Amino acid sequence: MSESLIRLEAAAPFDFWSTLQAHGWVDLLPNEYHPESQSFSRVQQLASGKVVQLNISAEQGDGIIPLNVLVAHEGRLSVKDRSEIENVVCHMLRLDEDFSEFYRLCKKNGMPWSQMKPGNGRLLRSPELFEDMVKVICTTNVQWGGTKRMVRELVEQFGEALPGNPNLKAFPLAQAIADVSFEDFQSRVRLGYRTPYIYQLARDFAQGSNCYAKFSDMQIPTEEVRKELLSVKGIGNYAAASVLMLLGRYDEIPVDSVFQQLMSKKYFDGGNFDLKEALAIYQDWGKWKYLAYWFDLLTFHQTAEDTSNSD
DNA sequence: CCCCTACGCCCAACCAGATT
DNA sequence: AATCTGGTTGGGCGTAGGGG
Repeated sequence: MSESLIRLEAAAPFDFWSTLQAHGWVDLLPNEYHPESQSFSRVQQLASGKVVQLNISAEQGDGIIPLNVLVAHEGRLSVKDRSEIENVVCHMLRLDEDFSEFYRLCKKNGMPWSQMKPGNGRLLRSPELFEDMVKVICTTNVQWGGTKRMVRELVEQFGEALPGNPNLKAFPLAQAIADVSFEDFQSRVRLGYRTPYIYQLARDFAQGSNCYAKFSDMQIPTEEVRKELLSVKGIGNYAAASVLMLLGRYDEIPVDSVFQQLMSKKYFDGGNFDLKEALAIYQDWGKWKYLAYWFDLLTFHQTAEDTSNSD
């Protein structure tokens, strides 16, 4: 194994650490979270088939924030490999996304959003839509521990291993799942009722029918993408909103148990509430509803922690 | 179109009985 | 009495699909 360093730059405002911590994705394999070194790593299978390990960290900076991507690999990295890795990191960390309009709204809307640090707002995502869709389906009808287990089993069973380290694997290619029979897939990964959904999704992606490729085209209206997502078995309102967020479309709020709890505790005095009333709270945020809700949630938990610590 | 309910799955908690 | 094993129950969770 040899190591290569790839340097990238993130334009301010950018906050590496908050991008990783803002939601649970960093805890799902093949992502690995290293709080002690303020970095995260990930085994990644490149288009060439080569499996590498990326170790990503950020330096301090006022304007441009330098990012270091330490790549562990076999043989040599081609120019193509290097540029693919740059794209992967750029996509995961959303380096190309522009949040300035969201920041302006935050300043205007008072607490708690006005206290948001510059660079907040990015939520880690996967290099490929397939991985994000599978992971979102694995968050439905289950608690977080179950999600982690299902993703771990998928990676262990169908991911390509890093050369010389059979324990470190990449996220499965859709093709790797589509290559086995349904019965085989079902027996190797315990996904419950999700088994046929994820199997079908893998086959669709493997076929490259490209009905999903257009989702990243921001010219296409979000509502259209949403309808397409809802037609996928296993994806309902909550999952569609989550996938849309991962696609960089923040129009929809994922109504799940986390949302219900926040609404009840923060806005409805701990009691029951009407869903429409709750959603109306974020109505003014337009295409930034998801982020407005999400940072409402994060700051609510933070202040709850602070008050319990000071007791 | 929206609302409602049943569903399917896993896991934690609980319990009974058996074994040290 | 303490620990282990196997079995059962209840809670948690969005989705699918049917009905209004």
